[in-house]
Amino acid sequence: MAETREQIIGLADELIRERGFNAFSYSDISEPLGIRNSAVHYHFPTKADLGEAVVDAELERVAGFRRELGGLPGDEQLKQLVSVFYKSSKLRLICLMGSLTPDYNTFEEPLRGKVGEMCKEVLSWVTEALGKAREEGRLRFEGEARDRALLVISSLLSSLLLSRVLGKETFQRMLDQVLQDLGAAWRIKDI
Amino acid sequence: MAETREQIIGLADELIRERGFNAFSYSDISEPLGIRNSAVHYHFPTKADLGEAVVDAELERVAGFRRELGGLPGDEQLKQLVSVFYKSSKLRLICLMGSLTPDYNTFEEPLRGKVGEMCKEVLSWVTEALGKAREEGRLRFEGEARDRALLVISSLLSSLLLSRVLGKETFQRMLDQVLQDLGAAWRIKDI
DNA sequence: GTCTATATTCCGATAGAC
DNA sequence: GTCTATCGGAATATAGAC
Repeated sequence: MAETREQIIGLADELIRERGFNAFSYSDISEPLGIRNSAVHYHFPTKADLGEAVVDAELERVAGFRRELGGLPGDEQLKQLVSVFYKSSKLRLICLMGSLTPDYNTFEEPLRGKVGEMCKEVLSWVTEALGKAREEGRLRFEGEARDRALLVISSLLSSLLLSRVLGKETFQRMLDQVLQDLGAAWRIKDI
Repeated sequence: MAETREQIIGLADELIRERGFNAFSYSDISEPLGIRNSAVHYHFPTKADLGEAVVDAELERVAGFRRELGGLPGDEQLKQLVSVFYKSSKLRLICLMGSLTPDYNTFEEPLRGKVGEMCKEVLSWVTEALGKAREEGRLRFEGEARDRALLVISSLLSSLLLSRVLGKETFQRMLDQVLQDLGAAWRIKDI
């Protein structure tokens, strides 16, 4: 099936976010899908190839969000992004940035470059959304939009990591504080 | 040597923060130290035992900081903590929280518990320092000190992760913004 | 595209001598 | 405490049949 390829990518994405890139194996992919090790290698000759495909899929998702949501007020765009992370927190999955950047030094090109692209693309989106929201008077913050975006992304990324250890409620406590600081009109409960 | 044990712990700490717990091997430890695989196993029968020892050492370092710095103003305690992270950023090493929480699901007890202790201990310290600093009128922020501490830790942790991908200067940009938000009297350049 | 079968390498871990 | 030697297993990856 051509669909097998997509199933592999989806499962790899989940495994990376549950246990980390270096902690899952080809059998973690093949067994649940009822196929063999070698069938996975047919689609993705090396593990790095599979990693690249997972990151590419994320890049496409982000591009899709920007296309779909670009017309919304900046804080509404942020709301959608926070919503994605909120769902992850409930599943106890971390995000690809939080999973792949710690392992960055174990990767080679071109996977490293792909991880960099992904982070820059998310940063670009959040920077744009925050800048727009401030212009619209819907959010308020000091400093450059890019620096604020780094801190917002930081909170989203870390809240998933810390929620694992400190408890699920950590996500809401952290994000509600961020939203209060930004003067947002909504909170996690409104998502 | 009784010193060998400490050298192993120190090297393991560095490897965990450079490449991640699941990406280093016993030979990464034994070769640089000029000993054999089995000598490492003598000191730490399993890899999880070694992980626990690394986290225990970190717990002692944090306890030491709290003992030594407890009398200082809250923002001065924060300055010392930020200084530790600043040095890591220059070495392109992440922190143990940023390295071990993504791998948390691959650990078993008692390593999981140790990682939890470590995060809670850091959180307790930062909460105390921020609360004290606000009472002293040396920092200002909204909300509970614990929630603010979560965001400060988040910024420190994430800045090391993102610096790898976006460049070393990311640390300074993020932390200076955090310090401005807190109304701190100092910046990264003052460290 | 998926299979069987296997090559290769590496890893964590242990036994027993010194 | 460290060594030599080795075990058992798992991991990534490939060759060739179907």
